[in-house]
Amino acid sequence: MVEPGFKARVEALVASIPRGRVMTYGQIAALCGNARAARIVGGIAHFGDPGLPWQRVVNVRCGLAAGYPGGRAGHKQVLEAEGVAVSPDYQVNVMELLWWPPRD
DNA sequence: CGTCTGACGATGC
DNA sequence: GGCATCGCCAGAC
Repeated sequence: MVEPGFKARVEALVASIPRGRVMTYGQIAALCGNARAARIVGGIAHFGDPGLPWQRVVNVRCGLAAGYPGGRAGHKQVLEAEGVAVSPDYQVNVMELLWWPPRD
C-alpha cells in the first residue's frame, strides 16, 4: 500500500509513534524515503494534521520543536505529561526515548 | 508551471 | 566545541 504523497506517509508515521517515545524529523523523513526531507516533515507538522502527536517529534539533536504552540516550554510540558523525561535544556534522552517502527 | 519557503541536517570555520 | 552558512526536497502560492 503506497501512500499518494510524502505528507500522508509522514502523518501516518507520526500517528504510529507510541506514547512515551519520540522520533527525529530526519528519521521520519528517511522512513518516508527521503532522509533529506526532514524540513518537509517540519512544514507538515505545522500546517498538517493538528490531531497528530507532533510533540513526539523532535530534531536530530533531541531538541524540541521551535514552532510548537507554546514554544519549546509548552512542548516540554506535553512530553512530560506523556511520561517523556525532558532535560532543562529542552532535550530528550535519545538513547531511551528514541523509537523505531517495527520492520516486521 | 516557476519561485519561495521551511517545527531540519550536515559541514565548515 | 559552539556558531554560521549552504543544501535539500517536497509542499504552498
